[in-house]
Amino acid sequence: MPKVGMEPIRRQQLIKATMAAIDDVGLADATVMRIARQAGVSAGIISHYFGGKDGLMEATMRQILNDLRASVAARRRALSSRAPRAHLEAIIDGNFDRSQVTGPVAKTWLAFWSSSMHQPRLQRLQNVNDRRLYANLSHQFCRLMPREEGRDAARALAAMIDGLWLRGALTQEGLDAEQARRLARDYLDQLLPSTEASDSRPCPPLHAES
Amino acid sequence: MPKVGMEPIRRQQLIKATMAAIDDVGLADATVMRIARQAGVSAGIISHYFGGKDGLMEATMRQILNDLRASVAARRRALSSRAPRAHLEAIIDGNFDRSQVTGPVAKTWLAFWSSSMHQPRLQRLQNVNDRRLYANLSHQFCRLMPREEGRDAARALAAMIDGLWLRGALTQEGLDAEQARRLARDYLDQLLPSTEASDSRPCPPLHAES
DNA sequence: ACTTTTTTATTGAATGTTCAATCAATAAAA
DNA sequence: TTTTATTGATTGAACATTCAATAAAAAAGT
Repeated sequence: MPKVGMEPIRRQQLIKATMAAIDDVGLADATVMRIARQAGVSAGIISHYFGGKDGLMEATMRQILNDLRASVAARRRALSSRAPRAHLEAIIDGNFDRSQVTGPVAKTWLAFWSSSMHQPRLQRLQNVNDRRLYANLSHQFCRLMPREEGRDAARALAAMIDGLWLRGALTQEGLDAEQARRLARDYLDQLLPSTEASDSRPCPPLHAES
Repeated sequence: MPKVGMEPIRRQQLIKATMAAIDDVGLADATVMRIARQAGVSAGIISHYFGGKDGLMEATMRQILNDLRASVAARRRALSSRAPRAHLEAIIDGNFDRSQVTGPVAKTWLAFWSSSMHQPRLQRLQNVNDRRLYANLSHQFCRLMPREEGRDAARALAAMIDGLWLRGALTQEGLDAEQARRLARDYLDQLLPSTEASDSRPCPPLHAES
């Protein structure tokens, strides 16, 4: 079977199989043999392409976080408005994007969050992602309110987004993306001064940077 | 050394040691030998008192959830007001109680949350706790607003509380309980109709049950 | 008061299992 | 014929659990 150029195909297969295995039996029981069987290949291939189990886990987490980042970035790029509210809504929607919310991804995300507390390489990835979410939110909020108030708003909205993920990952039915998005948007409505229009028409840019 | 009545003492020692071990090296590397060494006893004693590692893990999770429940219940019992806002504040404060927020407890809580997705006995404990938090919040909110609105408020506040825990568990410095409580209370202020006094003086009982 | 017996608590080496990683062998494609 | 891709049996380490042995304390007997 060996054709040339299998590496990217196998890597993708194995990353996907890793998420499926973690979704099925949890990180603790996601052995290399189970992952390999899920992907339809032999166990040895994992060390060949990822240098070992750790490498595969890191690659899997990296993919989830990259997908999340891309999902948010795409929605922000598509905005016709520079209004802070529009950006904040794009960040919320990106975080509850379809591709991010399927059962396997949500459970894998939580499993990695938990184990990143004691694995330096995973912790680094997690921190980069956390700080980006907070920084993005904080920057937009601070355009609309005093700095300290904006930071608190960012902390609170970040907590709510992660909390909705967390609670969604626990339920068997998986996260209700529609409901989560609605709850986060309602919260945003409460946070923002009501002086701004909330529909989707392009708004004139604001420059209220404190 | 053997005196009579060691069982409750050893059980407590081992549960505490389990949290310390999970705090140190994570659930995956919290072996029975490490936990036993941390507690200053031998490995065999764990099977003797808990029937095995699983039994110890379940007992540890049960203790964390019981402490949390007791912390909320105590604050609600101490209330002189029957006002929904007072109860909601008590629930928030109880969730960010000192005893719940120390590093070992927060990390252990998250580790169990993650592994409860695939261990039926832990999942049961988790569900009981989740439903209680939601039911308590929902009941109080529904006294102040229409039913569907109250349920959404409960879902959102529950997500924020868990999200603040989640983010607090990740940081090395541990959860900033003061800040978390403040953010959750600010959110509560935004959710509640401003017709009600927000200070701590006893308020006349409300009967706005929808 | 003092010995003996019974009960309770604890140890730690031995056991068997599970797992990740390795690598020589194999086979398809180039 | 050489290169690239893959296999799967083997190896060694780590682990939870077990259990016979030990020892302190308590109880019973003298």
